[in-house]
Amino acid sequence: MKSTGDPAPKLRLLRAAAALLAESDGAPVSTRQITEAAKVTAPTLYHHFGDKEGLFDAVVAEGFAEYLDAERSIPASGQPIEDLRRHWDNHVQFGLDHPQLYLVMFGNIRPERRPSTVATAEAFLEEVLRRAAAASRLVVTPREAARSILAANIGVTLMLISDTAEKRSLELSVMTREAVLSAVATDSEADPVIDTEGTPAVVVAAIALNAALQSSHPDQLSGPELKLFLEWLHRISSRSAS
Amino acid sequence: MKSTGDPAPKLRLLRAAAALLAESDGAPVSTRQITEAAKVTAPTLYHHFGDKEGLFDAVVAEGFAEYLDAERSIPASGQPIEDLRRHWDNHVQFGLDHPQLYLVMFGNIRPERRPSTVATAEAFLEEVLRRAAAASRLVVTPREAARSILAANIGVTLMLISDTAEKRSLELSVMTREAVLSAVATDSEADPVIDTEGTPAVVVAAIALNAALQSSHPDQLSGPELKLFLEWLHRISSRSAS
DNA sequence: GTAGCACCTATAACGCCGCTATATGAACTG
DNA sequence: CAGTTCATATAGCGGCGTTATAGGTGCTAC
Repeated sequence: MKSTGDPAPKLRLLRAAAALLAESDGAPVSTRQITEAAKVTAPTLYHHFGDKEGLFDAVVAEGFAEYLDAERSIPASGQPIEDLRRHWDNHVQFGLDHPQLYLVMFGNIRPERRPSTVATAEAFLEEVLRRAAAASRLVVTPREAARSILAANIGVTLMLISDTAEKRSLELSVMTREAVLSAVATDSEADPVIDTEGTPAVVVAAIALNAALQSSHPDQLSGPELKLFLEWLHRISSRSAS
Repeated sequence: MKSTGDPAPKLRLLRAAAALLAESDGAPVSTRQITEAAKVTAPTLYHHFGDKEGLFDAVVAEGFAEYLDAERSIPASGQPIEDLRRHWDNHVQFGLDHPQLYLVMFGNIRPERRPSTVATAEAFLEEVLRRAAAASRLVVTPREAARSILAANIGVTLMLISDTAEKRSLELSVMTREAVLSAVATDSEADPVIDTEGTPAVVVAAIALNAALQSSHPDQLSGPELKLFLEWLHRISSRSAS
């Protein structure tokens, strides 16, 4: 416990490992690369982390803390389903932001050395769903719902990561998200209470379009697209805050 | 091309690799283990397969042929949605029967050395969906539907594999399956095609909303969502065909 | 002081890995 | 039988994760 004396080596190892992992495009990262980048010799690594996997576990733990922070920064908005959407999107976004880290966290599924991250993410999601179960109506137990959502969420994220950047489209994510969510919870009961008083032009136009769409479905949008479009339209129309 | 003379070495390598991979519980399998089990020295392996990855590709190809055979043995029953269910279940079953092989085939996602299996599975599923699109009504393009279904299918299978055998429950699979399928295709007969009414109202409203959005961006939609929303809005506004 | 004692880091090496330069045999072809 | 081609083996390279051993460094006890 020296207050002054820890400029780095353990921390340098962590940083170096994280950086090399992020850069290396899926290629394995060797301990020698790491120790060299951290300007440290091999035993230092094993003294502090015991193992190569121990080091990577620490890296993952850091990334996972960031992930959970982002998750926790999504507050309960009063609309649980909407919260679930944001959590889903946050999950996907994290995967696309840190693909290599994500693959270590969620892609490397070995029964023996099970990363606790999956279980933790599952538990966290379950918690969100428990709130959803209280507020809105949940069709299954939070546990089952969490597993289903997380499985689909991971599957989608892995597929998006494996796509090249230009081919990548979030439509896959949005579509699958809506599919799973709508099956797990009753989407929304509340029809919009519309007061056209001091509402912005955007809201008015959105409501008008929504009304027009009731009588005529455009064929430019596919079913799920239309469904989602209508929902977004609904979201814009029912702006309650501020 | 000798008709008689191939009792084994190449084939023994394949069998040995497959066996060792299936037995080794996720632990890496070395070329030395394989060549020793096949009673062959190292260069033989590289002569026939070029690479360790080449050998495993061959193993995967064998497993994938088995997988595709099972897939193809599922005939068109006349009920396309029911067919899709069977394909989903077959996918999951294959993953649980050959977990290690499955992890190599679908879990190891590297952008560089992309396993062709995923693409092939996707294409195959797309073909099934194209039939579904003809018979029943599909609500999205077969391509999009295939990607969504496959992503969820892989995610579920990976999660089931990572579960211990006793904790494993197919409820997760069935639940997620129904969620994705019901969102992608109308289960029974479809809702009537509504193209009748006067469309201009929609177009006008869409243009108005688009204009309103230029000056004021709603905060109910996240960045990617808004982008997609605007694109769809544009699609609706510029209806020119038919 | 200095002796003892944790702690942290470095030197050097072990055994395993994927892989290959080179050589040898075996089988066809002329 | 000479020539060519294919298939296998000997022996070894460089890189990997890891560690036995030893050397500093700073703290506390006398």
